[in-house]
Amino acid sequence: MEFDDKVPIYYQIEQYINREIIVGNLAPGDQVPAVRQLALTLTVNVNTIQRALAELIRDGILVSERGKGNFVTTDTAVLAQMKQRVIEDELAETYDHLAGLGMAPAEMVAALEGYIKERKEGGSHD
Amino acid sequence: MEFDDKVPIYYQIEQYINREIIVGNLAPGDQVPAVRQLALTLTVNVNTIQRALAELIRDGILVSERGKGNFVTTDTAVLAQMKQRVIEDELAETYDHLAGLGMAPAEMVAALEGYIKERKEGGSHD
DNA sequence: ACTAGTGTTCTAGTTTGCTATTACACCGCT
DNA sequence: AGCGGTGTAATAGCAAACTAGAACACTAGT
Repeated sequence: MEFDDKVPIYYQIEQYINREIIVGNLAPGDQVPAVRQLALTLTVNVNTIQRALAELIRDGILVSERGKGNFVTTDTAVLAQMKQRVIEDELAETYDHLAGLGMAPAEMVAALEGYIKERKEGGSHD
Repeated sequence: MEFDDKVPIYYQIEQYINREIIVGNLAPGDQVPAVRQLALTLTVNVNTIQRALAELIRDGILVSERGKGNFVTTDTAVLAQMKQRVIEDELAETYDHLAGLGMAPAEMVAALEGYIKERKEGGSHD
């Protein structure tokens, strides 16, 4: 996995797990890959995995069972809330950044539409 | 100024200066506040300011004149390019994050519109 | 010359994120 | 009891980001 070296890896892993849950690659009750396995596939240290999971466990997204593994909570309310929070945070960040650039809300939407269009046509985006 | 402790301060200052230029608070040829002054107003060390400015100077956004100050370049082409890059980077980041959440382009636009609407009505957003 | 304002550089020290490695604790199966 | 899977914890070491503080270099005005 590729990491942005401007933000802590443990934080990016948190978001990664959240995404896997939201997209459905990890369903409620599913076991998360073992910490040592995650460390291998993400090519980071076990401690870093642990740190990321610790936050998710604290938030109730994951449930840890010693000797067995880490599992996605079956509390769908918590998961739904997480999903909403993740999306809203993303939109809020975009909004704030663009507003900081002096853009009006309508312009933001137009800019995003334009970007999507460009991206479809040009295709020359990384 | 408030900083996100998840990303390096010097990087956030870079973006801050870029924003000041884009919005027009800093016009081409304008002198940027003195490094010691910036350090005070942003409550950060001079070295950190220096590091942020160094990158902007390297990119040609700012021009440094020893003994006089740092100035916004008068090369409007460079500034225009910077503005475009900043905006595009922002949109690209949003796009990638939302795509990673399984969202289709049309949904992204809808989500942003929805967020803006919520924000206008509710008003209870930090 | 002096002074005040500016950018520049350097050293030392702290904190944080990450790695490597080891050890420990628990579960389930045989 | 033993073994192999799992999570958990602790130590030590490294590098990056930031701070504090001092010193240096240049410019402009007196």
